Amino acid sequence: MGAVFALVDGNNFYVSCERVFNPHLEGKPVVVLSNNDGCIVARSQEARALGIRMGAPFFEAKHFVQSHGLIWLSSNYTLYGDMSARLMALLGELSPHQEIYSIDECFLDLTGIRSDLLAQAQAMRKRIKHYLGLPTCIGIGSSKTLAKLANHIAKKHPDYKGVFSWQHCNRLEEDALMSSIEVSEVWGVGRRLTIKLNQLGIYSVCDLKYASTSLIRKRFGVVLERTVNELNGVSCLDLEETHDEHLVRKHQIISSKSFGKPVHHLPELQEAVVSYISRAAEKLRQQQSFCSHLLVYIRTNPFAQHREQYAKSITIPLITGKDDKRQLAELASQGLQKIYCAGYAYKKAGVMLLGLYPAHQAQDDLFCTPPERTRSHRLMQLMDQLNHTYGSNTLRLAGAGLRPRWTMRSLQRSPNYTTAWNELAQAYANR
DNA sequence: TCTGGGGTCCTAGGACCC
DNA sequence: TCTGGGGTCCTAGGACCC
Repeated sequence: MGAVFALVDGNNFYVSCERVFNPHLEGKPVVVLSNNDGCIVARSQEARALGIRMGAPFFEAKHFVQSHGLIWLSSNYTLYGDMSARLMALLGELSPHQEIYSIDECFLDLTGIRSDLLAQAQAMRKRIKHYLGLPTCIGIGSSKTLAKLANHIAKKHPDYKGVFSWQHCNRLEEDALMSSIEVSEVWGVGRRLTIKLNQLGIYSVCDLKYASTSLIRKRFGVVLERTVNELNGVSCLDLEETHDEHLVRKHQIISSKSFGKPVHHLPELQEAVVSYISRAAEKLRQQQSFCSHLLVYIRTNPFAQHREQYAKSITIPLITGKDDKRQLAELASQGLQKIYCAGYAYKKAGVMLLGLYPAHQAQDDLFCTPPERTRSHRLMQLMDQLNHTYGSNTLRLAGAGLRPRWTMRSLQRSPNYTTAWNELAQAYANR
């Protein structure tokens, strides 16, 4: 018996999370914005119907607030993250093998489950709606790529009531359905590949499914070749299981943000970089890693084409791996001084921690005495603990600034209904 | 006025090794 | 005239994902 995968995801996830605690948002056009209230990152069905594009800058859609009662919200990742954890815990009950693919999506390995999968999937959707108030869709297929595509079909065609499985199609039905879907909908086929595939006469999912694998490999490499195989039901991508969130080690950690207002001077940029590196170092310790390289970058606003642009980055190798935010902040600050150029209006800065490896494999500096290391470790642990208990930034590096004016805009953020007792009551006020 | 943040994988090419 | 074969590691850049 071949493999069976399911892909489950939340419909308009961010908007749905907001609606759970604020029923007034139901039935209305709602969008959730990215950091700085810049771009549209989630749209309700009603907002889509207005023709609002995913990823579009908000100012392009702002007129709908007046004309169509469009409601906009700043993103509240604390809320979405917590709702996501609850969603994933429920879904984990469907199968012991689960890959959490993004904040609102997971793959499940259903291989070998004998009972009626469609019925089980429907029951799970109801359970999630009942327990969490979140609408979901489920796609089932014999490869991850097919499960993804099935999910897309479940979303587009209400007749399927939120669940679609390729297992209930014969080959003719399958091909007919695939012919009706554009190749760009396939997982792993983005904008550039779509253009190149179209030039070869490949327009629909079905065209890609029957394309020659050797040609695809020669022209596009092994990644797309795998996709073609997966469309043919040959599973090439395994589940990447994620039992314990803390054991999933990232290969790089990024912390970057656009500024609410342009920043001109070095001291302010330094505050930003120190605060970003602090955040990155926290993530680094959370996954019990050290980093061997550190990258700092700054840039002006690329959309302000009429102004002269400047963007520069610097990579700093660390002689010994580090996870102490004081040392990292010092190095990042020095790096920043090297790339800073006066006279520009900076819009964004960021740091990346690279060359990550498990902390227990760290090598000591010949000149660093063990007590120093222990002290550093204990201090960092204490800071992390305090910030966890009393809220992030309770104890922070002075270099991050006391009252920075560059912080991002977030004018319409909803309360943290599920993670802060003092904000919970607002859910009742909304009723 | 106003355009996000955080990741992954693969490939090509250069430096270096025996 | 004419200069091997096989390998590793690292980095930059490009493509994709949500």
